[in-house]
Amino acid sequence: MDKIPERTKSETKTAAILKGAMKEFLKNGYAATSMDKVAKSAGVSKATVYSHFGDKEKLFNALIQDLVKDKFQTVMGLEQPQSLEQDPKIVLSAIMSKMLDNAQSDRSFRDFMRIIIGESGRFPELAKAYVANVAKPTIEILTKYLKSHPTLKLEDPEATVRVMMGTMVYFVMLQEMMHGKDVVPLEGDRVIQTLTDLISRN
Amino acid sequence: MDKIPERTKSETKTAAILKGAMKEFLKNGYAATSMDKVAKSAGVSKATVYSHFGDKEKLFNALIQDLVKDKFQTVMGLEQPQSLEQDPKIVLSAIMSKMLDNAQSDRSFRDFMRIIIGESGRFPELAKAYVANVAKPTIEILTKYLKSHPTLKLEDPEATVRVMMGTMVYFVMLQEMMHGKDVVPLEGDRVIQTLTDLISRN
DNA sequence: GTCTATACATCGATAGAC
DNA sequence: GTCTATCGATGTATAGAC
Repeated sequence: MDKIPERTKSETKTAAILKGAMKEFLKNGYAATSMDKVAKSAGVSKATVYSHFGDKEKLFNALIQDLVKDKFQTVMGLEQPQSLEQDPKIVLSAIMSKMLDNAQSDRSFRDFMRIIIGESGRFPELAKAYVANVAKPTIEILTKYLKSHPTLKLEDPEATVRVMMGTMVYFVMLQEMMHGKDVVPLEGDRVIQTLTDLISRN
Repeated sequence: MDKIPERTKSETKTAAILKGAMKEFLKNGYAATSMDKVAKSAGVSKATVYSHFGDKEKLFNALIQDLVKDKFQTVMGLEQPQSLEQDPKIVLSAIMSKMLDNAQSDRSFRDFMRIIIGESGRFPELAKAYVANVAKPTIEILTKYLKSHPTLKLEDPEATVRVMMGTMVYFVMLQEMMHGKDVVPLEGDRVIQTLTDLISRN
């Protein structure tokens, strides 16, 4: 019996559809992406897309949940226990530099953030999934670090983490996503430096 | 001659169309909003919408530019010369509390931010208009205050303003727009307090 | 399971009467 | 200027052959 090849074949199509859906949804958004575009981009017929995912909304949900899972893996991969002996200035600015590099080099990451925010009104469950599986773990990892470090005596580590993340997210959003680079130029290093100094009190 | 009544009538229709367009575009986004919806919501025929604005893209551009102009007025209204004698802690936390209240009470403001970000890939000029006419003036007003205050000795006021705005924007975005209130609850006052302490160094 | 062909609704945009 | 009626294109979704 060739049940295994059949299943493998099917999973290959599923993956191809998700790949095509990712390309199109991230590029055009939900409403402007047609199932024809997805099918074409995936190299399958439209009927195959429907037989695998039911309808457009289910496909979109499946794709975003997939991407959220992917970002979760990325976040968890960064939880190498931060050395508590190192100067927090160095550790913090290294973390934020990495965040910045990622966001600036990965165009599909910015498209992903755009769609999560842009569709958060019509797809609240997807935004919640992002918060629960990406933002929350990131916040917790950073909070744990700020709390456990011996020389950092912060009054409110949880709130301080929001300051850190907000600063970085807003910077990327304004400069890169909203094309503010030319209108309100600013060096990312200055923001990181300022934030680090504020938190570790020079 | 009744030229004036005619023009008035025409301007009334234009305003009605923009009002209907605002309601529909903010609710559904660009692609999911049909010209039929706009016409119905405005109480006019579809042909009238086209005769006033040419096509869908021009209507969307006109509407967003209108809203940007409106937010610009709001920002400029807040430029009452901040007293330099008052404790910056009080001034800063008052400013941020006001920002927070606005964002939390005004639902259409959050819809506006959502659409600016969500469409910033396909309508970069609109995002740029927002940055130039809303974000930039806000940044400049706050920078001017931080620079001119006698007891605040900040190394980099421009970058510090980004920290402030990023913190507030990210907080509203995560808690309200992305429905994080239940998943990652946090009191807004704690964030404001923390930020104020960091900047004015307790 | 996957395809082609197609049903049926809705889209953006316009013609023509008034 | 504003309307009704309608065009052709395109949308989601499915039927039926293989």
